[in-house]
Amino acid sequence: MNISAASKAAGLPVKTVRYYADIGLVDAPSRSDAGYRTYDDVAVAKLVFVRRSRAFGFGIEACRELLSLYQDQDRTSSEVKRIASKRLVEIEEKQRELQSLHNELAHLVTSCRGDHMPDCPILDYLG
Amino acid sequence: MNISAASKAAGLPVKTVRYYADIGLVDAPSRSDAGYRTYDDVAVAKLVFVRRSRAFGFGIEACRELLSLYQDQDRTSSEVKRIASKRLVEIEEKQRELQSLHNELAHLVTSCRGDHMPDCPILDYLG
DNA sequence: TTAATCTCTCCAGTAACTAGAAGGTCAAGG
DNA sequence: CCTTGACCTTCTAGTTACTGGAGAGATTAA
Repeated sequence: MNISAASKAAGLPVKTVRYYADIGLVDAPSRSDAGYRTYDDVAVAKLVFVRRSRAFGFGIEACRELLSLYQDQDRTSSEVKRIASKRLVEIEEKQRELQSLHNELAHLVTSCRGDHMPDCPILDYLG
Repeated sequence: MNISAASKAAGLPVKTVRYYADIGLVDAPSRSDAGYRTYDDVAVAKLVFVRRSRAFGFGIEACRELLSLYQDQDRTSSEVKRIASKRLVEIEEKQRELQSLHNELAHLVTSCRGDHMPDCPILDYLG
């Protein structure tokens, strides 16, 4: 499999596939005589794993740990759970933050008449 | 006022105050004989305006527009409301995204026993 | 053969700062 | 007067996770 086939199979852009190997998140692929990267199903599976992890918002370093645990027969599920719980807390933190922003901004937007006059509670609040 | 006094008054790091002038978000401050930046209350008020706008998650370009409207006597509140509504939609989009992530991840975390065994539904899901 | 499509590497840019280095300035204390 | 420490300056580079593009080589189909 060349890189474009692997990228389609993994659901990631070609550039991203190269990038993940550049930073050592996944193994550097073997090369053809011409220097083309070649991928097998195992390599693609790891890329998919990373894509799904990233979709949960895990950072690259967390993906590195997760991928490492994934391939480690001697792992414990508590290690995985710790990483995932950490991410869950981050998500909850972000949710609270957004909720508070939403409340305030929605209130301001509602109270702004949005007409041709310059008076605006949004600007009043910011200034 | 030198930059550190202005930064305290505005509630922004010194580096950020310099940065905002560098990118032209706020006016370049006047300079003392020694080349020190000097700020007055008007300049600080604009910095505060930007800080509050940024706290709502408005990007630098949106802050630029808002600040410009703030200083424009001939503005209409509809212009302001349009920008704020756009941000509100972004926030709501992000909220939905986080909610969906949270649902999925919370479910996985709950179903993971988190013990010394390698079996883990989180890794099963990612792989 | 030729044109289209891959692929390669390397450099630069994104958002919004932040850190740090090297060096000039200012105010207070001795 | 001198020094010390806090402050200020500019400049470069790093952060996160990619993304875009240039220039050049490889492969494939017609």
